[in-house]
Amino acid sequence: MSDLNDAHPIALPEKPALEGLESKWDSRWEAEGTYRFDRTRARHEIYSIDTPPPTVSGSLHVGHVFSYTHTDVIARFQRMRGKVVFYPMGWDDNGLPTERRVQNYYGVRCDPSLPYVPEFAPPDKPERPISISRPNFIELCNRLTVEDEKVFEQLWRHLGLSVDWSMTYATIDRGAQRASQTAFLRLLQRGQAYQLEAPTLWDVDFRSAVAQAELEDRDREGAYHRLRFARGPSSPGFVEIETTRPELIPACVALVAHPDDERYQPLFGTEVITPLFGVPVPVKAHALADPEKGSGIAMICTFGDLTDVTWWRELSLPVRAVIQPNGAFRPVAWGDRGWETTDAPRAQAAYDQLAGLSPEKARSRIVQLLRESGDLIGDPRPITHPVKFFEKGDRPLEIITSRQWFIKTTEFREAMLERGRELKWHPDYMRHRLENWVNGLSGDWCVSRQRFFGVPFPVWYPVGADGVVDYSRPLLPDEAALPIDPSTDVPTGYTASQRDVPNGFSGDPDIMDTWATSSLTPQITGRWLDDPDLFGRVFPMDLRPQAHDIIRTWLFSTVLRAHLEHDSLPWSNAAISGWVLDPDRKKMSKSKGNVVTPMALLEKHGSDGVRYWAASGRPGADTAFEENQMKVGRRLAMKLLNAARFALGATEPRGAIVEPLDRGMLTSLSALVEDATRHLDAYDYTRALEQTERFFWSFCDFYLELVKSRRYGDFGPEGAASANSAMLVALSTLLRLFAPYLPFVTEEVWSWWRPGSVHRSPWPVPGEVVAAIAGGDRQSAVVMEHAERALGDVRRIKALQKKPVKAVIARAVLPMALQPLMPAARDFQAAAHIRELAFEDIEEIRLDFAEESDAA
RNA sequence: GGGCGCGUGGCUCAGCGGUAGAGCAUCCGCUUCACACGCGGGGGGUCGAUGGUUCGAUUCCAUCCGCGCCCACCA
Repeated sequence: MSDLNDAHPIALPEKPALEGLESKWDSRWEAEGTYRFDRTRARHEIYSIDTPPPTVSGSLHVGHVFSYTHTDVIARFQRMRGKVVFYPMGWDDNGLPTERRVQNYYGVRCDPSLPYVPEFAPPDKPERPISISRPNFIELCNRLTVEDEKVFEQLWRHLGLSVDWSMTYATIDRGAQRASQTAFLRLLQRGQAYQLEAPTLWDVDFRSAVAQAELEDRDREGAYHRLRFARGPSSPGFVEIETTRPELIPACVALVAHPDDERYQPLFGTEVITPLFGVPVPVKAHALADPEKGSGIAMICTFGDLTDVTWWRELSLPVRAVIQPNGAFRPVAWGDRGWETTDAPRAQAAYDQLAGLSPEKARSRIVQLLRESGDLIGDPRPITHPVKFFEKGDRPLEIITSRQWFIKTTEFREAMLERGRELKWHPDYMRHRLENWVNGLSGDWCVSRQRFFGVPFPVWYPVGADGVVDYSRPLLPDEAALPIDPSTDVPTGYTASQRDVPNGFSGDPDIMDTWATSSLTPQITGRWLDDPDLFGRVFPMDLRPQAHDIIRTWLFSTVLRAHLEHDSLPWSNAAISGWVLDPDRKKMSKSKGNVVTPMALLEKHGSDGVRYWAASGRPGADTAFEENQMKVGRRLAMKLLNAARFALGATEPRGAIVEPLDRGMLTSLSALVEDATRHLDAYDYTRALEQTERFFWSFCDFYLELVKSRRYGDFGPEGAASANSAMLVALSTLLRLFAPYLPFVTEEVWSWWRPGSVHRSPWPVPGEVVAAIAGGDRQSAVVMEHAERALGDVRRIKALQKKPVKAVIARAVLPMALQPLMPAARDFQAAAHIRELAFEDIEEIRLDFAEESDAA
């Protein structure tokens, strides 16, 4: 491997320092192409990484630095093991956050119905937002994100990510759009994507459908309202139900109770009358109704929650929708030409007070009406209950019937579970998150969004002579034409003038869910369609690094897409990183105002120091933000500089490694190499670092101190030669073991005496470390162990007696148990400043101090 | 309600069947020829609780308590 007997010039700095190493080495690495990917290599020589693209419209925070460092450690390790590492960087600029930022920054709004304007330039300061076409809007998004991406790249470089910066991608770029649209068309051809008009979870502020994966529950104040429904004419009296959403009474289509509930069995098959609106609705039986909840009988509305949707579907009930896409109650006409009721004027009068209101306002209004009519029994009972929200939204989700695109998921449940078992998880227990999610899937994946900045669906529809759009016969482009934007491009056989007119065509107005694109990152980075040769060399990839909170979204959807498109896993390993927790054990996030600027941290502690802290967070473990750990990392880096300066201060003479301490040190170093390699292979970078670090400190505190005197030539040239030769092997090995964690300081030291980059040198193997001592020397390892223990004992006694470290001991008597150190007695006596050494059958060490302290 | 993870010295964390470890903090000492961005040393814990298995448990099993996260059809 590295031949340390080469004559090489050694250039030691007078006073080594960490300052400035980041920019020095970043530019050197860039100039020398240190991390350049070599695409001529075969698949088995390549280690490919499906890098998560950070959202560029936000800012990088400590959590990014943390998890990206983990990936970089793995990447550097694999590179040194001889793999060509495919390590691109992506930017997630697709989606809502960018859309909002561009709207504010340029003062524009997107209107997909407008035609593209070439050479469009946004006005300097528009008085009001101007409307522009979707392609123009996307151009502006691209323009702005380019600026954001520069800032990101600068930070990543400063942190020392060994990314090949000639390979970057963006989730809205042409390649991403082409991959997304092509994959979508193929899903469609295979019958794995479909379009459906159905009740869908809907955010009333974004005015878009959202997917199950984007939901979160939030606890909200609410109240149970006990209401009475009049029984039909045949059996006078009332039925009482409880609801948290009384405003949906006009949307009520039935009552439901459990089939075994004897209280309500007599009512099944009969009709009751809704309060205020006088609508006769049937009483139904369904097993989902819980006799324990409320009064045991519930009202079914279209639609108050997902259970309503189930009941509505399974009981074949009609639709009475009252909430519009913007969340307001829509106008409804009761009576002869409108909705069914027994009392049209009364129903209309009641409803008129709700029309146009938000659900929240409608609720308080209807409670008043119910009180007045006497249909509210008692006072509402306040409760706190979980309510579904879009994770980025501010108001509770509604369920709106609309036409949406879906990708089939539920019929692949078993396949997904099997893929989850096939995937190697780090840590393994994260697999449960995926299983949990897959088992809880309640419907197919809704992938269409009624937004603008995203990948459009590559679909048009014919418009009939009557002007009605025929969704059942979509017009599809050729794959070769992709990507297209149906809001400006024209389907084959039509002209632009036929857009949205009878006998013409109409473009699908929607864009894809951001995860519908992100789920193809392996295909996008591997240039699936544009460069099949490259794709074959990197896919399926080796590693997906990501955080645990997006297992249900990013990880799940990527596995699904690869399964459907390639019948394989997208990667063989998933390394799940935890979060960075602030001192209050909460996730660090911008909204909590506790985020520290990453660049400031890197400058304060040095990138190596910060990386050291990051690497102390085990895979999957949430980790405390600890500046102390960064200081420790920085200290370690300093120690490396100084230890190296010592080792390289005098490298001659050199020769056979014959001294027991030198042989013992190398023997345990080779064991360390074996352990560290095993742990890194298993993605346990933390343990590998811990062990390397422990060895290194002991190496400095004991080994270097013990051999110092001999190394300076006090016992002749052979002894010095043995020490020098051993130290060079140790330094070379330790630098390489630390290189994935502390890329800057290790490269700096490497440059003092070795050619090339430490990051391109081969990872050490146990055999090379002990090559010069015939494969290891256990006996000498025992000698070293006893010498270290004895030196520790002497130090303790000196410290307790408050003697200087250099205090000379005229005679030392050691317990017989330490006698195995004898082969290294010379080194030991020199390090401990002992003139005469003896062993007796005693428990405690005995020291007779000499008068002078500097006679050594 | 289900699942997962975690509870070890003041703090951050290792250990995981054989009478407790590290770093930081704290205290004491040292201008030692690689390093004062340093070196050496001391003190400090009945390993969340209770049972069980075992010759022996912080380590295995069960139950419970606390913290966190994920998931759930939440009228």
